[in-house]
Amino acid sequence: MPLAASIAAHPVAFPVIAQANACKNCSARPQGFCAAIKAESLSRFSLTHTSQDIEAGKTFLNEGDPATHFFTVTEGTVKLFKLLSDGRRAVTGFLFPGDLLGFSDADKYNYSAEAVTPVSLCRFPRRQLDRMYADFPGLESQLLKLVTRELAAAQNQMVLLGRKTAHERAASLLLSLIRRQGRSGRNAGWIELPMTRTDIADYLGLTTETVSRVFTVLKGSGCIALAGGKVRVADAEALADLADGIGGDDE
Amino acid sequence: MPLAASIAAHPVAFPVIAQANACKNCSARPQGFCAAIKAESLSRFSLTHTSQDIEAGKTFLNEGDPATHFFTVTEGTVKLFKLLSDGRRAVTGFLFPGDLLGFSDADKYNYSAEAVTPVSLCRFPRRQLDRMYADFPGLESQLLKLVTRELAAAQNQMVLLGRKTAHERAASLLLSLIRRQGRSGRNAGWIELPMTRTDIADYLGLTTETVSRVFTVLKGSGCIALAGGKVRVADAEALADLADGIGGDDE
DNA sequence: CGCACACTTGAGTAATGTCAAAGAGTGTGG
DNA sequence: CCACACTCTTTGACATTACTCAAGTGTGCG
Repeated sequence: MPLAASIAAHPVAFPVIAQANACKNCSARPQGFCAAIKAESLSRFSLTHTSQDIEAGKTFLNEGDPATHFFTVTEGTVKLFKLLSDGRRAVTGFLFPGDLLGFSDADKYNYSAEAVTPVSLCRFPRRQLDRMYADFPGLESQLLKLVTRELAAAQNQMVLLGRKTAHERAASLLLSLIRRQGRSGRNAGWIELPMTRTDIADYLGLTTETVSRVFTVLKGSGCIALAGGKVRVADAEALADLADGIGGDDE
Repeated sequence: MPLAASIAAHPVAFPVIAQANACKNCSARPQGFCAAIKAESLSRFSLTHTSQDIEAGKTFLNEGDPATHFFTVTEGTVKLFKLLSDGRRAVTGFLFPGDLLGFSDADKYNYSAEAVTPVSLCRFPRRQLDRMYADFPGLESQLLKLVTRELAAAQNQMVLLGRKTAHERAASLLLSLIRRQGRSGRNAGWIELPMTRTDIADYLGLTTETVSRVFTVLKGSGCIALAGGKVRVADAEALADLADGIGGDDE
């Protein structure tokens, strides 16, 4: 349960205090860049940001807009995307709790971001970044680590998009989702697949029809099972063989 | 002229002094992460690394090897690539003087690197990184900036690979090369194209044949001229229209 | 209950890949 | 200096993967 959401739902007399407890109980903290913050600094750190809830389907960050803030995801799934002028879309990543978002070198955002599910975010003003580095030792290093890791993931995705077949792409995505949701420890085998076929297609450089057909084949060969918004990977071995070098993940 | 090369060619009595001057005269310094080093710290900074010359065609860094060092390119062109188990190759980037190379979050390199032309590098031991952060303020920030910029470039490349046509991909690459070599101020209009069609194909997610055909078309329509290892962009306007949202560059 | 919307499935097409061969550029040794 | 060998590039003919267009089938929500 996102603490941020409960705060938003129950305004309190002393919001600063409420915020001061927010980080301490945040389930996403161990993953993200907040992991760099020592326990005794947590309440102080809580004051550096505000939390924010986004409803599913809402685009809350637009490519090209001034990059005034950056975010961490504390709850839900986010997709990042870029558009070509004729409307073609590329999804550059799916984000889950703990992931960083909107951190840019330039003064504009490099991508747009949309909530796939209801999402909770922590929102940091970029202007305070230098001060945060000074106030919280290890924060800049953690940021560097996360961005470097993201870059490595992006390079894996380039291999996927440039050289893998449709089947390999799908297998890679599924394995990547397992690995990432697995570390958050969900119920056995079944993992969430909150994004639409269109989102997946835009992420894998395919069409929805092709994604659907590939999933049907994987289902038929017993590699995976699909039900509702979930997938179960029945034969991870076979899937890994298909994916070659494991998934094009992000983060 | 790479100073590193001249040092290698002329061993001196006091190599430390020779190194101490190396950075001061380095033409790549303004671009790369060495740009963070103040003039008065330069000779001290020179001692943190060694220089190294690589002959064309040599793979000097292998994906999966222990990431003991990282590098900056001071002269020449490098390609980064990743392989699938059956030999399919994806080139994830071309590097030029000033670019960073081999910086990894994990303890292994994320890609292989090969010298496209004769290359000169500066080689930094990764173990000293924390000490370097302490000794040279601003270095970590510069690193973060560069990696963030690379990530943005990687995301552009994902759009290219996932959603652009062969013609658009080629146009994007050419524009990106212009922009990057332009800032180094070469002779008017003509830019170096040191990589082979195969390298380009592996970078654009195409085959050599397709790259060749696309170049022929672009030549025929008057957009570009090809001669020897060089290209001249005659109609940057038309090329930019084709590329949509400008190039899938790195860095 | 019925309208959206997402997903699946089918039939035909198009962009790009594959296979093959010829042309162009470059370096080597006679 | 030329002939040969090698690699890179271009071009052609054909094959194939994935896309496009088009129904049709769920599935959730008002």
